[in-house]
Amino acid sequence: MTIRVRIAPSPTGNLHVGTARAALFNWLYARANDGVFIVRSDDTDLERSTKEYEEGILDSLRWLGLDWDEGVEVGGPHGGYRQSARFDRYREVAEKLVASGAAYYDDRSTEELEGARQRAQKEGLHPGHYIRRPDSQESAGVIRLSIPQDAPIVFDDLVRDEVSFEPQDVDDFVILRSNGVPTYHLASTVDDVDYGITHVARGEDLLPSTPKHILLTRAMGAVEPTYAHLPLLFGTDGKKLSKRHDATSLTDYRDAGYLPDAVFNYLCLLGWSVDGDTTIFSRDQAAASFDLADVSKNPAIFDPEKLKWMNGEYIRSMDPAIFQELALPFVTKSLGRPLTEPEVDVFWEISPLVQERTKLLPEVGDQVGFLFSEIENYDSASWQKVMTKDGVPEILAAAIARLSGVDNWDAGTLDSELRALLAEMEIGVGKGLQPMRVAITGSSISPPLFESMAALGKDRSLARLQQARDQLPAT
RNA sequence: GGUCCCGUCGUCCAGGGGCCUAGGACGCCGGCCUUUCAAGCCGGAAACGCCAGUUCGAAUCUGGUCGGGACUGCCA
Repeated sequence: MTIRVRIAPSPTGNLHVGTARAALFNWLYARANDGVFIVRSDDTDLERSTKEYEEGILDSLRWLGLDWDEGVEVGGPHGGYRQSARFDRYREVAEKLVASGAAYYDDRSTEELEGARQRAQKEGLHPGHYIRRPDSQESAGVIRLSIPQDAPIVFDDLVRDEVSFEPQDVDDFVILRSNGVPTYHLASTVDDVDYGITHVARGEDLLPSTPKHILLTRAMGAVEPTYAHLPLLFGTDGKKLSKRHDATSLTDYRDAGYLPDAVFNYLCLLGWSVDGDTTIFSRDQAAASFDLADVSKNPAIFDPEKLKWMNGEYIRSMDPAIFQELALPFVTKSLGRPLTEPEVDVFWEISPLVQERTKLLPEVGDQVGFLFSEIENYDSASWQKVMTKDGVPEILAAAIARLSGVDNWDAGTLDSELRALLAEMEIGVGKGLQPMRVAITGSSISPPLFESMAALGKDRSLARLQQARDQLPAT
């Protein structure tokens, strides 16, 4: 039997990291088992769903490196894979269920139901008890599924093992609203049946809805899929990932300069691992050993620090040419203008050194900014720490004098010239070079000095040494 | 309140009766390297929630307890 799995985002916002991880696990499971991965759009909420969100979500999925065999935009044997186009089908199912006696119309008011609920609670009855088939029935109102009370609902969850619910704890839930619009439970279940979904891997928040979905599926005369309820993702505060405190959408991470490979790798680690030792791995490696049954049961806290570290790992192991291509837009952004042709060459020259010390792409702009714009303000902490020391004016003046005569303006020559100079002056290399670094780059933290000067060029380097010298008191 | 789920370093993951004086990763601390910052290398602190029980032996099995979470809509 071919494994068929799906991810069914609602296009009411950007792709949430929790949904992204669920998508990733489904994709992995399909790829690990030569299965079919389906993307469908759960857009039953006509008010909040938009085409833009749908496109954004699909873009995010593709950005993550996921591809789908059937679904929205790629098509397949089941049409467009959008729930909004299938309302007739859902209504048809709901009415069939009424005809077969598995479901019923209910036109009681919410107040009426609320009163029943409170009375039931007072009597210590199970919450599910308060909503049951009324005696008199009109073909109006909502349609509810009637929960058979004869046996517990038991299922083998791939990650939770055996889970069971008592029927009296499940209420007769609404499947079709009074306005004819299906609820999530109906639409999702009908789609899973119609599309031949074999495994449903989704967030643990849906575990309490699972008995409803199973009963609905059985009422339709079908066999329920195998379920796998994934542990939830929390923010660093130990609470559910919230838009208020955390970056929750994948686009946030893309814009912040994270690499899709790193995000993919990191998300895999939240609830799963290749083995006890491997931390960095590719999509293929993950797909080769992935199994839903190996997913952990406990919720995971999303740790941005570790993601950042991992992003640095991926940046460092990246082909330098690709790094430049990816980093360039961030340089442009931080500079506020595009680089000129010669400037791009300069960037090329320095970029391997920047690559080693970058964790997030936008940092590149800060690191190379000194090459493309003049220094107007020195980093104040750096100036304070380095430039106010005794002997700094002399060091700068001596460096200017010495370097004026240098013709081969490359890192190697600068290295030997400046070391020789500092030796003559009997000044430590560390102490002597730092003032020049601040003069050249504006900060005590920068790419390597000699390479930076080489990239800047002789005239501009000397001018900057002079500029800094001029801001220091004369001696 | 009710139903259900979960409980190994601060965090993620490994370990599923003896191989555990509990392993790896991030972070943290210290050192080396070094022109700064990173990176790299070396080292360190750091956890089986608690109580019983089963057993020759429990992080691993059972019960209880405590803690955390999800759900409890004509949202999805």
